[in-house]
Amino acid sequence: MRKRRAVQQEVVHEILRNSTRPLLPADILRIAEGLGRRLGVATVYRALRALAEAHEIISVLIQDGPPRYELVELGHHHHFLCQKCGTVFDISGCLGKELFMEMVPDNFRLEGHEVTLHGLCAECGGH
Amino acid sequence: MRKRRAVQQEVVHEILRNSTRPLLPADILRIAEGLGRRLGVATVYRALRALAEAHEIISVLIQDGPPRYELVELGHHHHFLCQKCGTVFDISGCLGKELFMEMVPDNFRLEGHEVTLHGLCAECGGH
DNA sequence: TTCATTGCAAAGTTTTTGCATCTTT
DNA sequence: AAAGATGCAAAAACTTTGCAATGAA
Repeated sequence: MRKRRAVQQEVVHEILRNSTRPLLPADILRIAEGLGRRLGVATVYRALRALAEAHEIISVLIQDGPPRYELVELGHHHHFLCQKCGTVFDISGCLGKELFMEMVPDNFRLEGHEVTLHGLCAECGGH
Repeated sequence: MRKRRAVQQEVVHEILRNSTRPLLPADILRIAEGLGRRLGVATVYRALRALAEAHEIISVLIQDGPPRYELVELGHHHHFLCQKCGTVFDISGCLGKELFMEMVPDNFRLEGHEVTLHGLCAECGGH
C-alpha cells in the first residue's frame, strides 16, 4: 500500500476521520478553512479521488445531491436522509448480504449493496 | 392534476415509458434523435423536472454517474449496477419495508428506502 | 390574440486538467 | 536534482435560465 506523505491529502483524510457523517467536497473546504488550513479546490478533489482509488474512502450518493465521502474504516453501514433538514445520518447495522442474494437475477454476481433510508429524524419530528 | 399537453414533454414521457431501465438525460436526447424527434437539452431537463415534481418519475442515483430517471408507475423496486459494463438493471421484488424498520434509530420516522446492488451482470461474467 | 412551450445561447455549478511553483527526499 | 504535491486559473461536464420565436387554444 502506498504511503500517503502528501500534507494536504492528509488534511483531507483527517477531516473525514473526525466526521460522524459523510461530507461534501464543499464541507471539507469549509472545515479546512476553519482549521486554518487553506486547501485549493483541486487539491480536495484530487485527494478524494486518490483516497477513493486507494479504497480508503467511499462516495455516498444521496437523492438530489452531489456525492459525499466517508472513511471505509467505518465499516459496512447504511444511511438515513432526513427529508426535512437534509442531514445524512450513518446507520449502524446491516441486514446482511444474504438477504439481498435472493433479489439478484440468475447468473449475476452480487458484490455489494447499499441501502439508503429516508424520512424524518428525531429533531424534525420523527415522533 | 395538471394535464400535460406539451408535445415535447410527452415525447420525454414516452421515451421513459418504453424503457426497461432508468435513463440519463443524454440517453433521452439520443433516443429522441433516433425517433426523428429533435429535442433541445433545456426541454429535456425541463420536462424531467416537471415530471419529477408531478411525481410521475423519480431520479435514480447510481455510484459515479449523474441521476437517471424512470417512471414511478413501474412501482417500488430496486437497482443493480453492473460494475463492468455500467448498465443499470431494474430488480423486481423488495424485501419489504418492515425489514428496514429495525435499522432506524429511535424516534426517527421511516418513509422509504432504496437498495442498490452492484456486481457483474450475466453478460459480463457473473457466472 | 394570448399564454405556455420550445430552442438556442448565455450563465451557473460542480469537477477536472494544465502548468508553473513549491516540497520532500 | 528528481519526483511528486499544490494552487491557480482555464477547461470541461452537466444543468439551469433568459429571451425571442413558435404553437396550441
